[in-house]
Amino acid sequence: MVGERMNRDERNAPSRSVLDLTERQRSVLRAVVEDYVLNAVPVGSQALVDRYGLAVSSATVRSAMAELEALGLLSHPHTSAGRVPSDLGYRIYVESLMREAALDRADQLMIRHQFSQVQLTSNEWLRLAASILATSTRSAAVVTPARARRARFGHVQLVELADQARLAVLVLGDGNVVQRRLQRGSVEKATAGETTGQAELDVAAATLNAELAGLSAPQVRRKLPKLTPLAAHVGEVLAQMLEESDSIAVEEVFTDGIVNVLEQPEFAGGAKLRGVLEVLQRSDFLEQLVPVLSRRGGVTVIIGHENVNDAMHEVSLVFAPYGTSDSALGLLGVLGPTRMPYPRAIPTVRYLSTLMNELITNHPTENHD
Amino acid sequence: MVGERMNRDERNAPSRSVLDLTERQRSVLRAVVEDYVLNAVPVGSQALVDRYGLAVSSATVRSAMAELEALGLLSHPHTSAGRVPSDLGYRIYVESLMREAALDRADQLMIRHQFSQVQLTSNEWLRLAASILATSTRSAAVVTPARARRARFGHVQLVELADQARLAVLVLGDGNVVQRRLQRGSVEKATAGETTGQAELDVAAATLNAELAGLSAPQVRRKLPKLTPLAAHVGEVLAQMLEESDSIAVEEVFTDGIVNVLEQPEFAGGAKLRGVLEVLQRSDFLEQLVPVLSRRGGVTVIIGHENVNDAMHEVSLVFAPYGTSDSALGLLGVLGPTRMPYPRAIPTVRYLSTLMNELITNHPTENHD
DNA sequence: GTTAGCACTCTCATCATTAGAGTGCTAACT
DNA sequence: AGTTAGCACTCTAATGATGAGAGTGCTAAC
Repeated sequence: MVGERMNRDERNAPSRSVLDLTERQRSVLRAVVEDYVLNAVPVGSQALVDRYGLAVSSATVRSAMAELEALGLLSHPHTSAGRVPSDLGYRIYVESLMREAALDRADQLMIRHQFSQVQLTSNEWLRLAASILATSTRSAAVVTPARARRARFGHVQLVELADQARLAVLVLGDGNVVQRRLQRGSVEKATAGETTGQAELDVAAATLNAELAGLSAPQVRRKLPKLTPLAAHVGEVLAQMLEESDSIAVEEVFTDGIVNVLEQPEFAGGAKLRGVLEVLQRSDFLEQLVPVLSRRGGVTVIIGHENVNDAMHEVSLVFAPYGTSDSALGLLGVLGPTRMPYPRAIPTVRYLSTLMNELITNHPTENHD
Repeated sequence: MVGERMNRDERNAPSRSVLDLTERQRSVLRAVVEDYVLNAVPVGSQALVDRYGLAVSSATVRSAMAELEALGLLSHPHTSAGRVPSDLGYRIYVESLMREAALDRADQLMIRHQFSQVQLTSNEWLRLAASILATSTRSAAVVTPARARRARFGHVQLVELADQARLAVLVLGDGNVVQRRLQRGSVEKATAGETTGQAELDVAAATLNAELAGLSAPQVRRKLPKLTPLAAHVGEVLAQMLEESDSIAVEEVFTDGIVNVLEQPEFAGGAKLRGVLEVLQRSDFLEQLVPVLSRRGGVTVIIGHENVNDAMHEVSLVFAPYGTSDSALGLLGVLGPTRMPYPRAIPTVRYLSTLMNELITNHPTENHD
């Protein structure tokens, strides 16, 4: 009776008791997590004693497990099954049990080497980063381009194409490039029907480059009335492009290794992942993550139900921002089952984030040609 | 005995006999394919009579099925199971049995409407096309950008970024834009250490634009010796960029709806799809498809083992080229199990290919703002 | 505090059995 | 000659019984 009451008390305030686990509880929890991550099978007391050098008997481990379960760190699929870590269990593990090592020197070199073999375009970098993350952690990887939080005008070029269409190519202050076709006829409409060829476009571009350098979308808008009709018309389009660049465009997010997750037993069939992928691709999910990650800095781990988004309750995210917070900011990380190899994923994400940092600020990659 | 011998003869020359199926055989094959596509369950003679208005008994259907099996159009998972179409069976179905309708007027309008709501950037178009294909056919969709088979120089712009890095933005003859960072220090090396600012870059760009307009990569290379060191250095990079644009870059291929395929019973678990996705993403698979598709024109269907690539033996492709063959050429289509809703997929792919054609040549999309 | 011992619970693999779906063949029918 | 009913036969898939094994929780002894 008394024992029962105590259990209940502990359950009501788990976060308190969790801080002062006994050394035994700590090593049992660690072993359970690591074994379950490896084998995806609920782990029992005997197996634990066998596989990890716990110098105690299975009965002792059992009682420790029972305590951990009362604390909400482990759970029980059914009476005669082994234990499985709860989200909170993983959290404790990540927070204070995991032996996290920096990435092997060899791994680091291998990754750097791969980057050195690739062309100096940021898209290639992103794709490669996603690919490396995915294969190295056996999870799904997500990498967004580094974008300034507030896009600024850099340089514009207006080109007349063969078929009378016009193209505006806008280089942003952070070096990213966006393009947009100008609607057929709209230019003529803006200039009251005057013919506009490449010459006129060049003049307009020169004006815009002189007037708008370094400005953000609203500032560009304020300048427009002072310009010629043609320049003003194009300027409006440019302002729109700047605005759109302030948010992450879905079509520029690189993902890789989704199959890795699909092959995990907990996602067999694929139906469970559908919601996850939809959230990832269609919504502003990643965008909401940017401020959170950049505020915290370094690697952020979000485990199962810790994620506010319902669809993400059965997966964990290990993400980090990259880029300088005052100019360009991007996101990279991995997504996998809560049963994720955190000690591998975290250093990998961390290393790749610092590497991408290097690449976008100074790009010391050698080009062998 | 005689009957047995006849069967064997027919088996040796199936492609011959296949052309003159009896009307009964034709409608049985059609019904088997359509039922199997719908239910993913081997279909028996009785079920066929029940569900489709065949004015004959199940015994008659059985004998027709046996004939079709002898011809290699149907197969038998085991003795007491129903029939399943073979790759060849699907081929006959697609070739001459399927009642293929053009896309509903309503569907067409719906699709057009979606395109009209999207910004005038080709990336958005591609993403949208993939999304529409995927949801409308419940298969995986693949869309590549339209690229000239032989990229030509259009217009170059050289920009000095804040952090001393330089960016080359190259507009191709077909209106596509590619960019590349210039390696730090390489410019200085090329000009023997002279300082080069935006002014020098502008001069070089003007030279290049004047000298290289309309040229292909090898032609550009031939011009280089006549240029200043700076322009020649940049020109070499531009030539490389032109060469790379001649092939489809993996990072620009848009896919969507992979989950659709994963939810199909034949791919439960995801392991089977791994090879397929790898082929799709890492190799030059799509690129090899371009000439094939553009030669044939219109929609091409590749069913199971018809695909030369081993990994693709359990899937079907329904693809079409788009773009004008002499300027820019792209690819779009769907990938799914051989048990694919061809009568839906084919018109959808066809319609989207003509629509993308329209969009890239003249882009009549209205912009509501 | 730790452990051996033990009763108990639950899963999972195995096996036999059975119902049912579907076939192929033959003989009768039109 | 083509079609059909009838029927024996085959194979799958579902069902249920059984037993081994894994794992637990508890208790009493160390």
